[in-house]
Amino acid sequence: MARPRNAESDAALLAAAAETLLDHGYDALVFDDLARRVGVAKTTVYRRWPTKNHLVIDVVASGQGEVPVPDTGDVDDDLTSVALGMTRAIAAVTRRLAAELVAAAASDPDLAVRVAGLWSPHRAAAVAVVERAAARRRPTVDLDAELVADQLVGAVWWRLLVDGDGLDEDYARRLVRSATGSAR
Amino acid sequence: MARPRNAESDAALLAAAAETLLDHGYDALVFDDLARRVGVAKTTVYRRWPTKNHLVIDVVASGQGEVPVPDTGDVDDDLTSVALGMTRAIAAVTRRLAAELVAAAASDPDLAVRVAGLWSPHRAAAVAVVERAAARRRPTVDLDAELVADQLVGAVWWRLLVDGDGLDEDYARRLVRSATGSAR
Amino acid sequence: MARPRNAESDAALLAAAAETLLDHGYDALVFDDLARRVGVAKTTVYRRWPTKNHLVIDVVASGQGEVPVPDTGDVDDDLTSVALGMTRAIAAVTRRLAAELVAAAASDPDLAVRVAGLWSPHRAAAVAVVERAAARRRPTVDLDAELVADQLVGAVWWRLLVDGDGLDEDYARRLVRSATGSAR
Amino acid sequence: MARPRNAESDAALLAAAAETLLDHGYDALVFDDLARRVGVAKTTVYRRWPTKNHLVIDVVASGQGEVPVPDTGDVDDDLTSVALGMTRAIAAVTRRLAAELVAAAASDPDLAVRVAGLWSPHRAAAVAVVERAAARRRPTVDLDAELVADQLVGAVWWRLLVDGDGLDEDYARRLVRSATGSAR
DNA sequence: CACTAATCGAGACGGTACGTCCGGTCTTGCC
DNA sequence: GGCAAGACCGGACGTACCGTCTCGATTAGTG
Repeated sequence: MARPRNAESDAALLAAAAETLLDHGYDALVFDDLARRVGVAKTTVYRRWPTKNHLVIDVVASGQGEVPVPDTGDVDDDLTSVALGMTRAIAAVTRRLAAELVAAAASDPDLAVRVAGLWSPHRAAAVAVVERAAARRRPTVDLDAELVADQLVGAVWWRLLVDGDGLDEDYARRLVRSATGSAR
Repeated sequence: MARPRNAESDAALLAAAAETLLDHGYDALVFDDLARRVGVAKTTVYRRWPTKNHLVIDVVASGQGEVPVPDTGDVDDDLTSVALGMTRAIAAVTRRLAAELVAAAASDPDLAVRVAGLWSPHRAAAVAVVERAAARRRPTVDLDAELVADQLVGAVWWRLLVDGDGLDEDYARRLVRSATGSAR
Repeated sequence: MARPRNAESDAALLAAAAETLLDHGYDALVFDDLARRVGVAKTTVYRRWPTKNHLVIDVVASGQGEVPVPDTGDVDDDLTSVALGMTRAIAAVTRRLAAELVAAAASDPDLAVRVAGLWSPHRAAAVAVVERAAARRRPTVDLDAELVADQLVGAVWWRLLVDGDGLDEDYARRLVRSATGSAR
Repeated sequence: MARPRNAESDAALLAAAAETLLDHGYDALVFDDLARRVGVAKTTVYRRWPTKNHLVIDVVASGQGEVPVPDTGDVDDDLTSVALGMTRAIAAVTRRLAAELVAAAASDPDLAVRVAGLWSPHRAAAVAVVERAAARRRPTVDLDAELVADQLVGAVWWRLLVDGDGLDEDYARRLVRSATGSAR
């Protein structure tokens, strides 16, 4: 009955927003500029995303693929994969942006849910890996999957965002060995 | 040789900023208001802190005490203390503010240093605890202190800021046990 | 096609500006106050007049009526009218403001045009009076209208703004007699 | 008894102020910059000139020589000299600055006196020329010196500052002839 | 030779206007 | 109803100037 929204605008806006966001950060994304650059009215943007944060989330989410649950048969290898996957995911989004999202989430419950949905899959993958291992080997390995997952993703997050130290494959592997107790 | 800055203004501004910041959050802190409330010219505020973030950091830093390195003789107890201490430190500053600081740090190297100085002491305490234990018991426990510390503070940070789940004493204890391998 | 500017705001702003300007002078006209008084956002004011001077010019121009070309049949009487009319026009705008406009014009060609348009009509009236007289009486009076006009308006301007001495009807009359040579 | 002021500072400040003033105008003259450029404390400047306007006046005055009263024996020639001298005096100071001074004078009586002292000598010279002529030729020429002077300097001022048209020797001569009635 | 009083450099300070920037809402007229 | 265009509100931001002030360090001349 009514005129449908222009789907091309959606795509173009997302693309343009992504570019600005990743290259120049949260503050550099300005609805007014965005609209002008895409050749669209500001109202058209606001009709789709009621708030800057909503747009940002969409951008970020659309850039994140599924988080796979690796299964090589070796728990340590799988967890290392998860850690490195998360590292890549953050890198894809920029250290700055990842932090900005968490900050924004802290004052907007609506956003919090969506931001959590962005990073929790990585933790979920870690949990899945550990639980699957536990399920396979009858003799329980006695690892609390939730705790191990927290330690893993927490350490990754910390090094990337709080400390600022990087995180390479070697560190990831050692981290996993320490967390699972394989080292002992 | 020149007229010295008014130290009272420093204190009054910091105090007023702290109050606003913790009670009403980052956005509520407005230089203009702050100056008026303290009875000082806006320029006087800008002379001390070129940016809101600089002021916020100062406020936060001045509100953080030393991070103690507990020593009960029991590594797990000590690490649990560290975790809970960090939790309190973040709470004292507000979840939102802690996240905002990390975000701001991501785009300002100058700030990054100061923000790191805010949280790294907790990690350092964890490292110290583990290393001390290793030094005492000759039969090496074979724990990589750095890794354990990362897992610990990382998990705390994650639960408080990324996940948004809380963190109580019970969780902290279980986390430590998992990280040090005491569970096994 | 887009939302039109609110014409009422234009009028209200001009009126309020005029009041402030004439009662309290150039410096007292502050965009922020003006906006607040009219109940309009500051941006709305800046959208209309990019600069204080632009606004002032508009105010002044809107307060200046047509400059009539008097025609009593007597050249001296007519010129005296022109001189007194100009005096009133300056008084209506304040000595200070008139001078400030000329000063501002000296560094902004855009403004210069508009300021010139404010005062030149008086000179034009003088020119018209003299030329009309010349056209009527065949026996040429041999007065250069342009020169006479310059002398007239120049003298008026000088006494009002540079010297600061006033200018009454008697002086105006004597001035005209001297300029037209009626005295001789 | 007390330490005397440094005379070199006076000179250096005046020179530097003059340069800025003539090249970039009234607003470009900033005490803070001036002091830094000359290598002097701001207080040193304020000790000499309590206000920006006071300094400006000094600069302008120091750049103006005596206004001579020409005496070639021919009134018209002499008056033309006066007009051209005034033109040069204004040019030496910049059209903008001359206007700005008059504007500033309009809101500061103290300044008004000094600004008047800047330009009135030209008018005085014109008066002197005419009166001297009247005194010489017994058969009174019947010119009101004051009026003639007003017409002359007024016209010059008008063309230079209000109209913006220039003023060359030819115009000056014609102006004088018209004002003295020599044309008739 | 000490004392006194003004000068000087440096820069903090109060006060205030400026013009800009953004987020988000609203209005108008066309499709 | 979607859309382009852009006006509008509200409010923070950081900068700029003016003129005053407070330090501590120099200078003269005076007693």
